[in-house]
Amino acid sequence: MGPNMTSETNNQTESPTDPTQDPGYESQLLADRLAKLEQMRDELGVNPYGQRVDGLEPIAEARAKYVEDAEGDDRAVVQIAGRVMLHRDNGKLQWLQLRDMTGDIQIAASRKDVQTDTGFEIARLADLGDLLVVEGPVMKTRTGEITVWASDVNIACKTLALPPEKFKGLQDAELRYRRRYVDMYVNPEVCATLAARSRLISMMRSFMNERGFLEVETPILQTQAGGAAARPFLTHMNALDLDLSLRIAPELFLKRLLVGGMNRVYEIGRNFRNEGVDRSHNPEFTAIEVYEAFGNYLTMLELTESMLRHLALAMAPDSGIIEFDGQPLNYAEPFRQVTYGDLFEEANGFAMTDFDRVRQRATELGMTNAATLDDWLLVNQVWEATVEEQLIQPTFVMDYPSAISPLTRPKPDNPALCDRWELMVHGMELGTAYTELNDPAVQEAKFRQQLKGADQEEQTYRTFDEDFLNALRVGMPPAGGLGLGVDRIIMLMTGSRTIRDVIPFPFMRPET
RNA sequence: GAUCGCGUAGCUCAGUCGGUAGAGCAACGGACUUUUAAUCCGGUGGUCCUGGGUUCGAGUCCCAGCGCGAUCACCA
Repeated sequence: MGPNMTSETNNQTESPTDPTQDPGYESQLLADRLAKLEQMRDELGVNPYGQRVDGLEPIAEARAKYVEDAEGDDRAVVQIAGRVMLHRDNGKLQWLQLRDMTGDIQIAASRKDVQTDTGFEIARLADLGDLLVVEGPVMKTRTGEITVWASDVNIACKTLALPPEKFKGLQDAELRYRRRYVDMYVNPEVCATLAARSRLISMMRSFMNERGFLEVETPILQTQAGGAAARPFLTHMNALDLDLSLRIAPELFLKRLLVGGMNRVYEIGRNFRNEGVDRSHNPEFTAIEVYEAFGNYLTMLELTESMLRHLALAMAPDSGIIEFDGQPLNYAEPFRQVTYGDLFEEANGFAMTDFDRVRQRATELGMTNAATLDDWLLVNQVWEATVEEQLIQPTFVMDYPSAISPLTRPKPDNPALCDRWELMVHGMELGTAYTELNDPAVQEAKFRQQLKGADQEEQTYRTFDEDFLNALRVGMPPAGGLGLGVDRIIMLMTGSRTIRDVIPFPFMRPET
């Protein structure tokens, strides 16, 4: 096609990316593709945006249908659809490589062997990134490549975009996350990870359901966001002229369900926290919270360990060992259980209750608030600096200090500690579980204490949930409660080093 | 929010001491019926992130801003 045709095509186009509005190079490339699209319509009478196709099979299954040494009618005939990854125009013989989510396969379209009038021409005009439907027998070329020798080729959708570099693909991290739909087909491991996420979450649901837990959904729009210490996102309801928050945790509603008599509940859903973004934090993240009446933090421990082992054995059936960042993590062996205090002493050489030495150690570690901070908060700061990143294999850190666990029941024999654990894997906090507080008087005192300690800014998002206290006065059974970061579990199970890789559309600043 | 690094063609990347903007792939025209990142021939393609400054001259040096990444902080 010559320049005349190109300009004609331009004049017919009224899309927002109309090349006539911007005669740059990029729109020239777009114009070339639009011209090809019109050529399909005008010269071949083919709709470049396709139609319904029945009887398609995944490319991986089509490959599996290859029969060694089969000739002629003995060859399996398949019908597949996929995106064009490579195109080698050899004149009267067109070589294409098609990809779908299950894999790649080579296509050969020979002018002599394609049975339809338009099939060969469609193959000849194919651009990288087009979606094609191909039918034909599965055979092997003389170099041993499994190939569909096309009897028919149809266009399912013409691409107007320029595909990334065909060998190195899409590398730029920003572009990969902003144009995830390109990243997904160019880098097959992206789809594989997201598919694994889907399967893993499905397994978590089955696991919980089989244990007799009911899946529930509680409000995301809340008049006050409670259940965790975090800043919420604020929004507004016009109809009622009401300021609302997006939930930071479902905890207080799930406990209300315990009060009402649903003794085993869980929720898998999104929480929203108005905080920073890094490789293990997205502002909206998926968590699973579980409440079990007449359980405690130890029943939650057993449940958590069993569930993670179940998931790991699904990913690595032989060993239950999954590598993360170069280190094999073993989920098959019983997880280590060690107290918070023992870990502190192990790392620092003295007891965490020796507050003078804690303060001294904090100063050595260069903590600028070492002189003024509350004793237990300082203990926790030193703990996080000296212990946390050493916990590589799955480890339950038991018996947290009560002072840093505001919603937890203190241990009867040692009120400074409480029935709470945190699960650490590869230095990452995977979640926490409590023996839940069900004494309304103690809960009320803890709410007040939290408000008292909060500064001006924190005051605006710390909650005093009167209705929740009413619920506790009605009476909540003793219970174990659990919260786990689902995205982080998926990271560990799929070996993804950043949370963004396990979220289909991770948060990005808007493009300027 | 803080510090450091990065930002060059659609994509992947070079660009020396401050002296005319480069390659590969893609895209475009042509040849080819067993190719494997096909090959061969021909001709294209740039807001060097944005805005200032220094200079005879800035992709390059300086300042500010934007975006991304890493580390830290907050948090899970």
